[in-house]
Amino acid sequence: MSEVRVRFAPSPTGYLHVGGARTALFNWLWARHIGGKFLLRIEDTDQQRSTPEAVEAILVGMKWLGMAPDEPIVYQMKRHKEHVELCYELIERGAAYADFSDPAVEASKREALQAEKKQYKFDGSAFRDVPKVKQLDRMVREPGQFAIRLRIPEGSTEWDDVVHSTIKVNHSELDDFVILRRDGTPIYNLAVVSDDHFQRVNLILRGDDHVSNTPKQILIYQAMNWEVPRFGHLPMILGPDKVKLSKRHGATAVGDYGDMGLLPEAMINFLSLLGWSTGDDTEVMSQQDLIERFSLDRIMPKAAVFDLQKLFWLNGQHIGKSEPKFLLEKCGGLTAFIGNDTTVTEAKVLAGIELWKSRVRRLDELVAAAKIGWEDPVEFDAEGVKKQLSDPKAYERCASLADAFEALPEFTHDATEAALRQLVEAETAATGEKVAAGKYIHPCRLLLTGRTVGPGLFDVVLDIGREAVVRRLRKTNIA
RNA sequence: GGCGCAUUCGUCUAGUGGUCUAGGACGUCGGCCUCUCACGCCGGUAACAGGGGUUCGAACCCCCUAUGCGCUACCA
Repeated sequence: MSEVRVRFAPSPTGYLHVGGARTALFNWLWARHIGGKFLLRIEDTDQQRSTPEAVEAILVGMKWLGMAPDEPIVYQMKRHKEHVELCYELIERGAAYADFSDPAVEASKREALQAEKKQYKFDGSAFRDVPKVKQLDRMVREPGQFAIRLRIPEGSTEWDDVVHSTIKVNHSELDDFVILRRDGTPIYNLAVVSDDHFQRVNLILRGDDHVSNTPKQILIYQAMNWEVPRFGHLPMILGPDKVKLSKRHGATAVGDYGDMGLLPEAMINFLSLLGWSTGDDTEVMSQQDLIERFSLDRIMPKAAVFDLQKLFWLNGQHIGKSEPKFLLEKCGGLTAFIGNDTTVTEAKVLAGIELWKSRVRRLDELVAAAKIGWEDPVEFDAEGVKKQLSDPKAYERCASLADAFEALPEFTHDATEAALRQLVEAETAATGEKVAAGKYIHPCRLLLTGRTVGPGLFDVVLDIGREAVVRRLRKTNIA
């Protein structure tokens, strides 16, 4: 079997959305898995809606996800000439014909029929069987007065869909559809076939919405005697309300998820699980795992709902498993953490990341948390303040803790903990009442971090360092 | 309307005639761990769209119905 060549062919009318990204991903994963080629084609023939900005947005989105095409990008618009030539070749072969009927008349016929819920089919009997030379002759005499239509033969077309099973369509359901408009521009179904053949694509994985285009395209391949590629139609991605995912569901551009603190690794992992599974219980997978395990025969034909909760859970899993250095980079590098403060070392930042990475689900949370290591908190959890610091004694305890820490010969995890426990015992002895360690620990954490939750206190203490710890603990009023 | 596609816990899914009193994951609930939270661990909750067949036996095969979606353009 020859090399597998797959492609992603978005039309640049907006950013790279989640559905498109999933389609691209499945193509890319398969190419990587099987050792084939992943191609990219920009279908920019719709001049009204296509923009260079959108092309850029798609490229940026794909780069973020880590998918790069293996060959130069093909821009469909640049192949306009070939598309037109293909239409004429089709006439040459008797597989297409020139239609001189009035499009306005046809349109009104169609609308009338549709109004009564009846099926409209173009009747090409007046042009279908005109001898080729006569057609060509009239085309020359009446330029701009005709469209070219594909002649649909009798019978039916079927293909063995990679995702579904065999799909069969009777040609009686099909029109002699237009492949070249009166204005000389080719129609989508024609351009796609021309380009896919040009790029030697032999497996087309695309959205479900193209199922009904497939027989038309196969007919063109066959008319040209070209090898028909394999097709696989991926199900849609839905919003929580089970309607096709769209802008009103919130973020649908992959870039939005980067802004939301998502690791591209997590996004890829999550997208891969929408309509595909390993078959065992493996869910958290690296890019490399996915490439190794991806398979066509395990793609599901059923539409899947995009579940943000699971996406963020997966993100947390990936963050927790990642090396601090990797996370540092993914968060936007050192400046994302320290800004212009050059007194903070990279080692310090990495330590902060290590300390917090298992308890965040988003990168922006990680950045904010790690900063606690070198920035005094300015905001304090309101609930926590109410609970832990309403008792004036809490401040006293923290101050005595500061004194004790300051006096410590060695500022270590165990030494600081011992010092705290000692104070607890001392207070217990002095008052005759059992004092819980939490009476020290909780206010202390709050003063140090501004938060009520976080890593073990003495790990935090060590991360912040003696000088800052003492300073923060001596705050007497944070309200 | 026609044609096509789909239908297992709230969600993602495993399941290809007996191993299914239907498994896993997210969520949720309870518990353990613990200075808190997270991680981790243990446990609970919750599904084969409906109806007919075929078969000794059906989530799995066939038919019908329902529901949802897509297409039905000289859009892509």
